[in-house]
Amino acid sequence: MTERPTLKQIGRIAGLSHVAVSKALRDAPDISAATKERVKKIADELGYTPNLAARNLYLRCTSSIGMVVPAMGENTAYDLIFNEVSAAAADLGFCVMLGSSHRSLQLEEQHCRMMVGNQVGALIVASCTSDVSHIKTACGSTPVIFIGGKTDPEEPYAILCDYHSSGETAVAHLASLGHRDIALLTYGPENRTILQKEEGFAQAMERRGLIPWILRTGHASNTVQAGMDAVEILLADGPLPTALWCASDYMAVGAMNALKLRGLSIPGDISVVGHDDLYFDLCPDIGLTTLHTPMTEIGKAAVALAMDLIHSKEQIQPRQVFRPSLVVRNSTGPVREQPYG
Amino acid sequence: MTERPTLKQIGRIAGLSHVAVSKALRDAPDISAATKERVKKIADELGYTPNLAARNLYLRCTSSIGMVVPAMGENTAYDLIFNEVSAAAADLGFCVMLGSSHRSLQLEEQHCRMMVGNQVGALIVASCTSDVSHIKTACGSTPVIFIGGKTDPEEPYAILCDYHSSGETAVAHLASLGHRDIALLTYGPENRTILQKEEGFAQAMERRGLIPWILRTGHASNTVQAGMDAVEILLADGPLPTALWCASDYMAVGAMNALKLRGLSIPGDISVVGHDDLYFDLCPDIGLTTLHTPMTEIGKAAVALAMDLIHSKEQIQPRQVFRPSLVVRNSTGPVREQPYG
DNA sequence: TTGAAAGCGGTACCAA
DNA sequence: TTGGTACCGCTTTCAA
Repeated sequence: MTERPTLKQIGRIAGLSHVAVSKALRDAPDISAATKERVKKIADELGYTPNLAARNLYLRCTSSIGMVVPAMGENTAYDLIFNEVSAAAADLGFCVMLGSSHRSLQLEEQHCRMMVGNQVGALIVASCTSDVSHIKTACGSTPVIFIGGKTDPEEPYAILCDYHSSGETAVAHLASLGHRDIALLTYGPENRTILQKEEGFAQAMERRGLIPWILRTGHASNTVQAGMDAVEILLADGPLPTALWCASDYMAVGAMNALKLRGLSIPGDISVVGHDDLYFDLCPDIGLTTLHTPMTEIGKAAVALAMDLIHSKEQIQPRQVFRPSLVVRNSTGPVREQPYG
Repeated sequence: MTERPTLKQIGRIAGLSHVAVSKALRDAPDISAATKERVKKIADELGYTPNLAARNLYLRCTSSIGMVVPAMGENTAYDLIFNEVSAAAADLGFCVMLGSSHRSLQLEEQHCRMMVGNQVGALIVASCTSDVSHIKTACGSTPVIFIGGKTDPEEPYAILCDYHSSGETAVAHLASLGHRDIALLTYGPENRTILQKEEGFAQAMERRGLIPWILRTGHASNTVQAGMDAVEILLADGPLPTALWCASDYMAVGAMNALKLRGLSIPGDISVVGHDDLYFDLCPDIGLTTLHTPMTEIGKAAVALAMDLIHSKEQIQPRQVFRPSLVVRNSTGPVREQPYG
């Protein structure tokens, strides 16, 4: 590492002790204005920055938090959450250490260990599994806030999303447009997020006396292809529903692609609702009606909770749950009189 | 911050000095095997992790690097680069501090300052401007490696991408398919990346005796909409070219959308080449032929350079330039005999 | 108004 | 084989 100026060096130049310099730079009341000015000028010229590692060591505090995610980008939305986390943390003078686990338990654990070693005050972790015992071991007494779809809602600290409510919201919107034949397209294998959506959907349908229609593709992940395949299966199976709710925007884009290739118009022939509100800018000619996941709020809440834990506040809200909200665009409309079949 | 076990605490339990404990945990040759085992067991039970801040302070070394980008996601591709940086750094036992500047010079500078204060050994910065004096001031003697489209190629340390070569590659591919009327669709305002693509394109065309045809939309950024608008302008202007090279995959997707809405087929009626190779999975029914930007290599190279700088190697390769490579998919084909008009 | 001493958690050096 | 001492850069306390 390259050498950086220290208090002692400034003191040597100013003819003062490093203590006096420290005080001067922090505007202590017991240093003369003249000295302060002189010291600050020298510090400026040398480009002095305090060594926070040393300060934190003495003060037994920290100025960084950690965040570990399966991957940035790649349809995960953690990039968007991170942007918020970064902003909120910077606002409080905190740096964020970030690690991509590449969906490996070992890397996940290694990142946690390294960050704890590097004195992060708290960790925000989106694990790639539900069993997070390896993470807890790695973090020891450093508090961990869990986010992401695999999170056990019973975790002591967690920022969650209520995908159960998404089902009710989506069905309510479509039902208000007169739809009764509504299918939910999801992907597998099952996980907490998908199950919540399916359950919320089924309950919302049944509450209205409608028959829940759920099609889960074998696709392991959230892709456009999964949406296209789901529609192909639907078409092969018989009469189409009049509306689709897709478990993700990616699937919705794929479903719309497939429907349009068959000459169906959206929302004229069939309505489509997505989930996440991530990528609607990719289909500006469509304008996907979708459920907006509040990434901004999630990021902010995670940082706020981290700060409460770091400062060991008395009143801590250890878990927070956000609900996706409906964003109506142009992919949903009134039910067509004569359904396709 | 919560309390974490220290060498001294372990020593108290083991009836040893903290010095002996330190040695035992690091397998020093002058500690008896029995003592080592005993100490390690206690450390394990307490969940001891060394305080790297303290170690680094004494050893005058570091175990983290910094990275500052305009934003994660949002079509920037920095998410993909970060994934590589994270992996390469973790491999060497380094943490990565990441900051989103949200395209603000002030935040950019603040992140650099905070990271330098937190003792990162080097910084990888994708600035949102070409004038990076504020960053250099903030970083002082900490080395900065610049990446991203705004980077001045004369920067002492930089990982660059040769977009000039992209023009030659794109034109060579299209010319080999018989295309002579080729238009480049770019967006503005002009920046180094765009200028390089335009220049490379123009030279490649002229070298083949073809007339360069460049359409730069007023759009400020890289969006699907920019591609759609560009095609509209083209259509309004008169006969279409037989092939399009788009400055980004997003624009290419937009251009293809607009062309298909007009009933044109790709590549039957018109060939389209993109740039970046980011999002082709969004159009699985098309398969965009594009120029692959080697994000993986860029991330790895940036970390490698950071390490060389941290360890002040004698032999340093201060600048590295990568060339995008052609990925042929299904959006390009032989020129159509009778061009549209 | 200034500075000497102590200590944060760790490691190197040298004496016991 | 073990531990005392000093020191990394910083801040707090207390004495000058």
